[in-house]
Amino acid sequence: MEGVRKGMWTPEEDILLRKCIETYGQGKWHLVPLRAGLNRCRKSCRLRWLNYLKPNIKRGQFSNDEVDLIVRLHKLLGNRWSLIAGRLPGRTANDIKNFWNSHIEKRAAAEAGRARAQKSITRSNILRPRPRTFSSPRPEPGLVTADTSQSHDADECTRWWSNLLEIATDNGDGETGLIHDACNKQQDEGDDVKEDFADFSIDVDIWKLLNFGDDA
DNA sequence: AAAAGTCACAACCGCTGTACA
DNA sequence: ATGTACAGCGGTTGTGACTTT
Repeated sequence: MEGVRKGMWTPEEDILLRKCIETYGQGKWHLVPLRAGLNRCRKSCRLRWLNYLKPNIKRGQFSNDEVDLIVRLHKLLGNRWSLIAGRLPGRTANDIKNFWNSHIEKRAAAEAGRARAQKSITRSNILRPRPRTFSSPRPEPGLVTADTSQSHDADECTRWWSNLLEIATDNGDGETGLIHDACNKQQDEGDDVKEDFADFSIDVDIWKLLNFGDDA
């Protein structure tokens, strides 16, 4: 489209977009500018809805628990902001990404600097995200449907999670794995991590993997 | 009071994966 | 098998508010 509007959204545009989504529902983003009568590209509309207009979006400061969870999930998943956001109800991937870039990254860098002074980094203590190489269809953690007919995919997904947890657990310096950290911490606080992760819809028994099942 | 610097957030861009013809 | 359209994601940039000098 020639000459689509860019920049900040006006309240009028927000109203038009909201009305359009209320009428037609989410999806078919390429039709949204036309339906809403907005001179915006579909990406802009989608982003505006997902990051700002969507109901139940939580705004304001991140709580300590949320920060803690973000740090742990980032260690586990890397910059997979949408996956991390999926574990934080009401928070958007963009919010988390911005928060990470402006707060946590700096803190992490400072801490890393201190840590570097204490011990050297070796190949074995670097936690790297694994490349996403799955057989088709890809069993994306957190997004895979609970279709038990796909036993092959389930196996592969299980292996994927096992790998991930292995990495996260064994960081080479004898520290407890972060998942166990999370469990222990939350159990101490009488909280229920399990509920936190309850909407993981994957076909592996993640609770077994995480040792929640047998009250580790 | 004003300029400069910093921060937080919103939005854009480019890329990848998927579905379908 | 290939090309195209679309959705979605992460990296990056822009902008306004706030703070410091």
